[in-house]
Amino acid sequence: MPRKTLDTAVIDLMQSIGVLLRRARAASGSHELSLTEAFVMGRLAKDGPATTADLARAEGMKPQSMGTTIAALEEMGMVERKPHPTDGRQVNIGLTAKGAAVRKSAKDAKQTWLMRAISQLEESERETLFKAGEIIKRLAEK
Amino acid sequence: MPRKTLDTAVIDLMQSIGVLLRRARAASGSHELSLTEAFVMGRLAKDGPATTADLARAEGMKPQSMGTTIAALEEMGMVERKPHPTDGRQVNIGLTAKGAAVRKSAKDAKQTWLMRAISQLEESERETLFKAGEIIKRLAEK
DNA sequence: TATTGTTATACTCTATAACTATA
DNA sequence: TATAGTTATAGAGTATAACAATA
Repeated sequence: MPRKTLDTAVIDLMQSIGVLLRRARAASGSHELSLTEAFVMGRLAKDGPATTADLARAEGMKPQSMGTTIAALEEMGMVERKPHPTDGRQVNIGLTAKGAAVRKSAKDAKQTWLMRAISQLEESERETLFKAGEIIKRLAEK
Repeated sequence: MPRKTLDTAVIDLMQSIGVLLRRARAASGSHELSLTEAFVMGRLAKDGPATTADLARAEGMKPQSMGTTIAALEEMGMVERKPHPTDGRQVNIGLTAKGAAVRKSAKDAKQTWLMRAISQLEESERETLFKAGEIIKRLAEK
């Protein structure tokens, strides 16, 4: 396959992703989690408590913006803040029981919408997306 | 590969994409095109003039939102509106000479940022992204 | 009655700037 | 002096609602 075609294809990929993200957002009602909120909860569930700065770095956001996200999740009762045992500046963010339950029950409409779409794919297509995810992750981290 | 792992992987993909989009946006200065604007110009360059409604449907947006995008591009001198020859309601959106030139010269910083990132990939990785693009496009169109 | 488009308004997400507190 | 966090403000992008014009 010629290189130029592939370059254009990746631009097309970004455009398709834009459409997909808009659809996913539209599918989630106002009472649901945003993509960033879902990410934060997923990370907390997987790796345990983290600081605002940690989460911001992981998601490529400014700490102030992540602070806003955390505040929204806290107001929903999904996460709680606990002071760091030794460093008085830091605050550990952790999932509440409710947050863990919501995370487990997969009530996130956005994930449900995605899961529904994904369930229609063939195994080989999922694997392609899996590989693409690793590539994009590497790109995003640079 | 187990199915559960792949499902999780696709969620990870979406998260990585979120980070990538934020980086791409941050890389483009305020004088540059947004992703949606770049998409619109790409489509106009490829398929010729289109109506606001056409473009909105293609991008999964509301016509009013696309109207705002078109207005921004028009103010930049990238596109121009021409009345439809027979249907008085419709307005054809087409690239101006300036718009076509900007499109050709690849001065879009976002594309440049992406191109720089993409250029570091191996050929097989580009091909994976190409395939993923087709899969995601299909998902987004459903 | 349905479709195209515009204008006005509001909401979501993230950024920048300025500040406090702790190391 | 550097790091963690908060609060206030602003901007981009898109949505909803209400409207006018045309089919």
